[in-house]
Amino acid sequence: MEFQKKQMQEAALLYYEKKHTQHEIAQIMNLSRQTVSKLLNDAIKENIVEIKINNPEITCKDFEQAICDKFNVKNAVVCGVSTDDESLCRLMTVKRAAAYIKSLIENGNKKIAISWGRTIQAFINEFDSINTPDNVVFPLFGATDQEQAYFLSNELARSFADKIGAKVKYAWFPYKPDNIDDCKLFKKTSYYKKLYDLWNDIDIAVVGIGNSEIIQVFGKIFGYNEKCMSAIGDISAHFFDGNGKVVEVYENTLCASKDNLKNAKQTIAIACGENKTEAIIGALRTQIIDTLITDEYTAKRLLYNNF
Amino acid sequence: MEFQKKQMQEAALLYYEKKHTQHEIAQIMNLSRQTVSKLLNDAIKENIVEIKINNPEITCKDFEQAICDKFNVKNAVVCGVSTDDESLCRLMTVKRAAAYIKSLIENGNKKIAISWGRTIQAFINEFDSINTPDNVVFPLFGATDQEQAYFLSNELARSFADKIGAKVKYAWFPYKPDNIDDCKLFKKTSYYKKLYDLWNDIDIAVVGIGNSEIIQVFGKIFGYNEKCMSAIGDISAHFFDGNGKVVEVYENTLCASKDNLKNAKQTIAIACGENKTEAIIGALRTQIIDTLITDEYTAKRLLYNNF
DNA sequence: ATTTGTATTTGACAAATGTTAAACAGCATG
DNA sequence: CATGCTGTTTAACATTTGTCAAATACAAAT
Repeated sequence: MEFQKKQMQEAALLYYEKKHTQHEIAQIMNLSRQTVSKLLNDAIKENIVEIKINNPEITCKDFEQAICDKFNVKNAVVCGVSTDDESLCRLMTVKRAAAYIKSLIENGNKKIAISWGRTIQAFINEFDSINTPDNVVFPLFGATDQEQAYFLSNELARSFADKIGAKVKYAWFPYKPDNIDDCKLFKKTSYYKKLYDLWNDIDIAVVGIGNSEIIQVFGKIFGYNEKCMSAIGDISAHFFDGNGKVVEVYENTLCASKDNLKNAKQTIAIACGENKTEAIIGALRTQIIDTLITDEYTAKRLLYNNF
Repeated sequence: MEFQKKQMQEAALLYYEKKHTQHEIAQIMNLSRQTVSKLLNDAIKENIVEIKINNPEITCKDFEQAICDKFNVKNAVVCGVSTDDESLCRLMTVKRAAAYIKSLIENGNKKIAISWGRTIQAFINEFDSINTPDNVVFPLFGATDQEQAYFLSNELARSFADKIGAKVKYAWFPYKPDNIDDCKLFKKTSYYKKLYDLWNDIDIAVVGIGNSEIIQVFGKIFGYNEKCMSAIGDISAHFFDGNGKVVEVYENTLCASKDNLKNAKQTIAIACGENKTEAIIGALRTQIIDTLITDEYTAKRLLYNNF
């Protein structure tokens, strides 16, 4: 073990610093080339070699200002990207979001609410670990029967809490109980009350913005009704139409209300992508969000497409 | 420029973090593969990507103790190496020496004397830059007509001073003036006096150990005499025989005396390699050195070969 | 001494990366 | 509008690195 680490370090030194080829290193160290290759890989796994990428944070200040003005939103973070590839834009955006939110919570005693979705999942995934035992993380709604990891609110809250070394409070109740009676019973549990109290006192809510696909997903599980027709997107299971009017599609749900979100000290939405444009505009019009984090191509669409 | 950095960062992210191939990145970013390759190289040059190698310092404590005991020397640093390749041993040794000496001088107000030789040059080369404006660096002897960079004492002192962000005091006089009169004249100059004072008050002297080859080098320049016969090595131009008895081969030289070195608060020798074994043993026997930095293979030879 | 399991080397091949030269595009300048 | 300048792409090729399977070496256990 000790000896192996010595070898990894030496190989890494000769490879990365002295720019020798693996073949040369094999000769120097009297090993086969394949072993050198393995040592170099292991050196990274063992953290003997660390490859760090410095994020020059490239921000489009003019777009940020324009978004704040056009949509009457407090803050906007528009992340510069060199090309409009969707996956790359998403990656850069969630990384920027991670950096932004890290700065908000890193010496904090904050109550942090997490919604769901692929963007939020990616955001958590890209968050660099920190240790802030005084923060608390919790989901914004009860559980659903979705199998995709990015819809499991408790799991997302847990994984974010894990990243920031914080406590987590789970929502041990369903988003939508089968009937009103069950709903009332759940509301009497201490589990619900704990979350209810937290929802009424959120410091930072981190939410994604769903587009019309979400309505299909919800419809399949909880049924369709006429209100679904007008909805074009959601923020944390609160649906809205193109004008930003909130239409509560379902009743008797166990989740943070739209007022909980409005009353949160800061509600941050992370969203980007062509197919989110309309939904993001609707979401901004609801005035639930006070900070939007997106990429420059999405920003351009928000500003110059007509809806 | 700004845009290029954005590209470098993105390419680096996709390459090092997301493990995409350069070909895939080219497709994502809509560039040719060659451009991606260039971006990745530039990212390293521009310090957007930093590759750091953590030195797990592997030390052979038992050898260190044995060397202290056998040669009556205060400190020994024996650097573990996985194989006995000479160039690798030298590299690891000078790196360890750099780390050791860094810790001695980094918040210091120290007068640091530097000798010459390939080992010292490599040591300086591997030293990670720091900024310690209160340190002073100076050579241990006047200039010679050698053309090799590693024999230019002033240049070595300058480059080390540069690495540590310290002041440098040059020796603007020859190691061995052509005749006694010149020698006396040089001794009267303020340049000499400045160095003379420094030599009498050295905090840390960093020296190499020369083997018999050095006697040839000196002989060719300054002539041979019967004293050369007994010399088997040198410390900073002070020759010694196999028993560690100092034999001053040349007179009227302008350099720190052996007593200057003995009176230094700490005299550190860096030396390793098969062909240095005998010289190192002689050097230790002179009792001029109080710290020896070497590798485990050399240490083994010092301890178990008979001379 | 034999067996067994693990790790390394060898050799062959596939994939990725580096390198070069020629062709081409974009752009400022005269 | 032509002219050079700069940087990129294309295409071909060399080098380096990754990967796999079989052979070998070696150590621990029986």
